[in-house]
Amino acid sequence: MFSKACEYAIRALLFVAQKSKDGSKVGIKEIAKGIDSPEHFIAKILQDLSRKGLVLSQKGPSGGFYLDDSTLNISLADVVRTVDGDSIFSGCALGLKQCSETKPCPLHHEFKRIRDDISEMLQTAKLGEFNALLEKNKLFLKR
Amino acid sequence: MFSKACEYAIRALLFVAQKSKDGSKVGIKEIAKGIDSPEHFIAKILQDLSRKGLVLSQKGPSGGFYLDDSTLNISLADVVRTVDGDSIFSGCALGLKQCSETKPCPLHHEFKRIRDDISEMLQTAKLGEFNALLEKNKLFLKR
DNA sequence: AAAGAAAAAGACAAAAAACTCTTTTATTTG
DNA sequence: CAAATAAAAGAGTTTTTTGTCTTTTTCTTT
Ligand code: FES
Ligand code: FES
Repeated sequence: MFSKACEYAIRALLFVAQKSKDGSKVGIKEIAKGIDSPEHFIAKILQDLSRKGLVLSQKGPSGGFYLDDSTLNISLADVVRTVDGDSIFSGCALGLKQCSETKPCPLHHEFKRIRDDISEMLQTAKLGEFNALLEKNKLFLKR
Repeated sequence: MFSKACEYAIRALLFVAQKSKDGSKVGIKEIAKGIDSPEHFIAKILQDLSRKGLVLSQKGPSGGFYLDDSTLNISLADVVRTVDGDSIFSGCALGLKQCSETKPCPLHHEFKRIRDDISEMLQTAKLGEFNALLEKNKLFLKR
């Protein structure tokens, strides 16, 4: 469904979101532990997301990654699009070069609905909205 | 969503299904052209599917791949499971080692519905059921 | 200003996926 | 039987994805 990089990205940002609640910043090592991902790999991914403005960062002592009110409102759809491109939002289920109504693949009509459901799920979900449930251990980012 | 191998597999089997309607067999080259896929790659994939009984084959002149009444009734779910395993049917959207109700990831509750929709779509779709629409050019397997 | 901390950058390495090429084996047909 | 045909098998290659390691830059704190 998503690439590994994208899965890590989402989990990392949700982790950062949670920790950012009280304005504090999180280091790479803590993030990697918190979401059970390879440290250097998630570092790369976050560098990318940082360059593209989906997460904020600060170097030096007491630095780290964090989100502000604006970035806490970013949708998972934005994250997915940034990391994986928009194939999941508009690509053909059977790999035709381009999904189209006029030359549909055998799964097109059924798949369209599913794809739209995925889009809506991702568009609706915002980085900041899971903090409470994560805090209460009703939701998990690893294992 | 699916691996390239799996996309090709589905398209190839639907192509073979269509051509098998009147009991004839299709060679690899015709299949590759018919679904616009790398010839040797789809050959490998079909060898696999053949070994596992999802498609029938015959060597020698006038040989090729074909489906009989029994295999025409195989579901796309079977094909996907054979090629890609069952991660799409039961895996976690965010890559947790195991999707579970008791330790759900943030997307779990929404994603479960989507995953089930996908399962149903694939379980319902049988290899033989698209022949008529493919014949009439209402459905396509390439471009 | 100096030291230390932490992200950024860059260069590799390993593994998996996608794709290619060659040889072998089985089957049909003349 | 001989020749031709077509899948099966096996052994690569290339590309992409995933993951690691080292160095550099920037910032904070003392
Ligand atoms: S053409 Fe395949 S999903 Fe639309
Ligand atoms: S735990 Fe992630 S989808 Fe079920």
